[in-house]
Amino acid sequence: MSADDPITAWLRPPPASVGPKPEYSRERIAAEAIALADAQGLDAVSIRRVARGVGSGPASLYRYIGSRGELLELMMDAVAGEYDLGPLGDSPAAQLVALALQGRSIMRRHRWLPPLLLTRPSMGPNSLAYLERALQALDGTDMAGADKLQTVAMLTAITSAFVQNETASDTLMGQDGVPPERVRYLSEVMGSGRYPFLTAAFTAAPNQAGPEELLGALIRNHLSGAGLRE
Amino acid sequence: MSADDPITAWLRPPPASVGPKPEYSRERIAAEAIALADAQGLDAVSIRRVARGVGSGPASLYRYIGSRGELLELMMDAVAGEYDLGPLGDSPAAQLVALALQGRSIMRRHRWLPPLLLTRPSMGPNSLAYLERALQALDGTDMAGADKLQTVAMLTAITSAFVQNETASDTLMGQDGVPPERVRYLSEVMGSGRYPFLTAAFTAAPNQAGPEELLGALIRNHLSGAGLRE
DNA sequence: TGGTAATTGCGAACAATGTTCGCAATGAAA
DNA sequence: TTTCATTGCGAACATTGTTCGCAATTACCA
Repeated sequence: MSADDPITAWLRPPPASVGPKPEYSRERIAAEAIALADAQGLDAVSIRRVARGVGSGPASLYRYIGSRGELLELMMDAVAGEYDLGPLGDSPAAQLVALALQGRSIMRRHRWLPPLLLTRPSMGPNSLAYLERALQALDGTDMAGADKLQTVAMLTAITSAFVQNETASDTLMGQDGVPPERVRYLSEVMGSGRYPFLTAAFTAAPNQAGPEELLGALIRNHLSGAGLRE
Repeated sequence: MSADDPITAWLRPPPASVGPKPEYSRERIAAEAIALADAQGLDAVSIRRVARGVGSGPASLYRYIGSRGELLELMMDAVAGEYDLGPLGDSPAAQLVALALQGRSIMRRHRWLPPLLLTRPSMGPNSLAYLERALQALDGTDMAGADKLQTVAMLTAITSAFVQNETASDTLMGQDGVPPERVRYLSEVMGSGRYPFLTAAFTAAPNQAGPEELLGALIRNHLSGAGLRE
């Protein structure tokens, strides 16, 4: 019953044959929600605002979705369709790295995506296609089935967390030159002398490598530990 | 200004010297919020319910916290205090694995924690102590400062994601014997024949190793890729 | 052709949320 | 004793997700 469970969005009955033709569509609604989230963040995705965007009344949306959570599922799956799942490279590791890099740019296009991916499963058709493709990359390796699933899950988790850190430090310094309270707090913490290792780590030279190389190295590290090299 | 930013909770002015003595405390409020979340999930942590729990009016809480987001920060930092940061082992890797295993049991005690950790930074005193301890474990290695931070961040991200998967599959089959819609959907997907690799991975024998061994292996994998062995 | 029944769009309403405002009561400092 | 920052909080506001009931629509069937 609980309509906020993941998955319920993909179990809707086939389009009815009697009654008035639907004026809107799940695709249209999801697109509007995505546009809203891209521009103003996830919190801007309220039923009423989405409805205004598609030109309907708020209650009408519930003919297409069962709950707000279901709408978020639709959004996730829609952007999962932005993957290019064609040939990706030779070794399994190279293929998975390529997928992760694609994931990074999708997540940077849609900054609301990492928190969602880290928080709820995505099981729509596009997400399943991505998952299938990633598992295909692991075909032929001697990894056990359960480990493959684990590995792919960690792949997206690592990528999401990485992008989240990345965009967080992009925003660390406010867009105006004024340092926000976060910076004030951090320097107070580091000045206290109570956290020498933290202070040292923060004071050290920032990483030279670009973000793509960094993420690639992270993924390769993870995979090499699991027995995969390129 | 935005009072929902992380960190603002730790920049409050020192206790005033004039005026009536506070009847409540941030600790008391956080404890009540944690009890609520442990019992009924994060959504149960509403200002009004917490206030009822501590025996105050809803508006009174705003003398202690700036926003609901700040309350969540207090909760996160309070449970970060459950770490035992004493001697943990010899090699850096062994120490970090020990920390991750502690993290796992904390997260299992507080199922609302992983989504929060994956979503917002935690920078209170207890969280900083944990971070400092993890960085200390990496002292002496030839890892660059920025990489150390990255590594520790990934450590908690991996642990959180792992626990989230773990408790999700615990709950996969509903507590009653009736398979929920999720299961129906999954078998429909696998029966469709459109996802052979996915089906194979799911059909394969589940992992033999216990969750602690599994998480330990994940962490060791990650670290060994970064140049650390035990 | 006319009627039946399912389905759509949606105005109105409900319960719950986070948060702000203003005021009476408190109590340390002057 | 006066001052005044600070506390607790009732009341209110805006906004949220969601449900209900009804009129309009349209395919199917007698």
